[in-house]
Amino acid sequence: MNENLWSIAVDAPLQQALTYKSTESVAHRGASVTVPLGRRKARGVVLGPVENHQSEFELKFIEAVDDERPKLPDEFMKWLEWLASYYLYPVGQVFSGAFPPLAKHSRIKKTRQVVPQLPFSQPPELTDEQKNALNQIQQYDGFQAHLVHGVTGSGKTEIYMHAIAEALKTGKTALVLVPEISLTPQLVQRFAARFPDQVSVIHSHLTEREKTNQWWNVVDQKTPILIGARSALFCPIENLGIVVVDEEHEPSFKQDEKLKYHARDAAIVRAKLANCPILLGSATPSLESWHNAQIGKYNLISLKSRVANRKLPQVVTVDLKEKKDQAKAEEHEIQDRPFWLTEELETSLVATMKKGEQAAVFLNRRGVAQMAVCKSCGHTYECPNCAISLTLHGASHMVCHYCDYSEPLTDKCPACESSDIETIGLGTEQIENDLAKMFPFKVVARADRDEITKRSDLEALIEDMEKGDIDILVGTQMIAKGLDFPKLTLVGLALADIGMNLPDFRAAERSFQLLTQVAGRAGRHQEDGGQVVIQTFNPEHVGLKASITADYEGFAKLELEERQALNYPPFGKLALVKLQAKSMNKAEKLAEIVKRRAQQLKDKDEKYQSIQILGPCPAPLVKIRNTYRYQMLLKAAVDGKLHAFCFQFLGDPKKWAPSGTKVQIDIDPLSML
DNA sequence: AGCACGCCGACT
DNA sequence: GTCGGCGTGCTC
Repeated sequence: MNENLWSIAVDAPLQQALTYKSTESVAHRGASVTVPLGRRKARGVVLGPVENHQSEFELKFIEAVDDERPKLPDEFMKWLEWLASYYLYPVGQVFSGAFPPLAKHSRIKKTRQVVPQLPFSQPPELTDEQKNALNQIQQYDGFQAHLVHGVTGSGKTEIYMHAIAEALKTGKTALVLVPEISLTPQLVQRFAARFPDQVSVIHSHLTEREKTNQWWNVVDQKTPILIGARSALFCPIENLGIVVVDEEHEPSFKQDEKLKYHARDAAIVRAKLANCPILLGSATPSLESWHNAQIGKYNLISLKSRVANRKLPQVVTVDLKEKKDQAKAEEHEIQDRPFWLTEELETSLVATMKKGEQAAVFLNRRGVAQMAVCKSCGHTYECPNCAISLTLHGASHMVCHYCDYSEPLTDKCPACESSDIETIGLGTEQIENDLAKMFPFKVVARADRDEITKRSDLEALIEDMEKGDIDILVGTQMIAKGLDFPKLTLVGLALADIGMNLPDFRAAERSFQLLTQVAGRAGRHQEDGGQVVIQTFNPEHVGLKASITADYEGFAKLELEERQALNYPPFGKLALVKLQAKSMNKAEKLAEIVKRRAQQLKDKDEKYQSIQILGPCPAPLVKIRNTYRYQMLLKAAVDGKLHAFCFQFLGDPKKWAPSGTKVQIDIDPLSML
């Protein structure tokens, strides 16, 4: 009897692949199989043959080879294997992400059209800059990353489409990644009209059936182009000829749960394995990508001019500190203006409304008020599950923004029964209410996570804005991304400070990107450009100042110097060890164990000398959903063996972490909060 | 992730 | 008595 042994990535949270026997020679690398696991069956993918296996386990037989699932291409499997080892995530669970949620439908049923069928639309004449960009891309052979740096409206999408057309000409396929929020029908339509019947789309708002059908469209090679959010990377598209990552700086490309991968970084590895070019596009590149372009690792393509000579908006900052002092000095008694609104923004709003144009006011915080406080005893309304104050929504609805717990805001303080309860802080809901009162004959709409939950909500809002049915749009930053409204001429930022001073080394970069993006919304199609009014307590903030003068390079230079001095990315590598337990006590104990393990490994091995172990200390939000969180940050130079250290230090947490605790690792964390 | 085992509370 | 809640442990 000829028994072969196979290494199989089984869909279970196991650090390693498992070994199974097979008598027949039907098993092969890339094949999907069903195997017995414990007292049940599990699915898995064959990684390859095992030469000599020794363990205490009695090996079991592969139960069946699953012919329904296509054999995964070798190059794609290498990418999945890289993901599992780089992000230290169970290999079987990485592999299970490479398949659609449902079985393939043999009978074709009528479903909603995911990609519209449109007649071919002729591409516009390219500008010299665009032609030059395409020439540059074509000068390289095989893998090469290109950073396409261009302001909004500089015609990046046109470059993508031409580069894709070139790849298609040679019989290759294309993968386009965009942030979920900018994957709007408009964007899909643009591609569908340029490449009729050649586009599939995958994103998280499709139904399971739609996702499955789109996945098979790609795998069966019915369409050579796949556009999608980060999860589209997991579609085993073959014969890849080009990868595009639009808005490459977007933090949403990093998945912050389960497999904590960065879609941009993973896409670069995908392109490398496919030996094809990758275009990274942004008006405000991440400092990582910018640095890579500076040191010549990426080819930098700069687009300086705006298409059709669209002008940059005129930007005004209003110093709220001065305003506050002034108000005090003059002892303003009654103001009919809401407390958050300055004279400058009010004047602009009135003028814009008079002209019949559209305005938008952004604030990066939902709700009516940030918190409620009893003025007599100081009692605050806190979430019982999370160590955080509740936010007021509507007239009396107190909500937790982390776990959605809610309770009514009572007339009397629950602690001292005083009725002197004050609400503090500002949210989008308050702005909406105030503006609706100020402009009773105008339509004020709000766009934040409370209002926009479904994809259809966003689409309806976009349509209303385009038709001009909305006069003033109030929203959080979700609406500032990737949207383009022709009649929007005024953008106000109620309080630019939120986020500027977060205890995160990327705070300045984030602020710069957000402010640039928000400002870019105004007057994109107007002859005379639009107007932007930024209200802030911090007019000197580097990110803010640089965004006003649109000085990306100046900002990047300053910020990179700072990063280098502190050994932060892109000059250093980071890994965040996340610890969880159901009581503070257990979390503290776990933190001690973890600290000791890390320290011991560092002391033991010379090559880990330069690794810095910071913490562990309680996470900025210690308690969320009734779990207590600690974290430990590991920092090293780029070649400081951080990855090997993490792998060794972590081992199999199940073997050493006390029961009832959880240890996770986030390689290249984007947020420390 | 599943799925079983096992140890406690509340119920026909 | 035993039904079922979910904490704990294991899977080639």
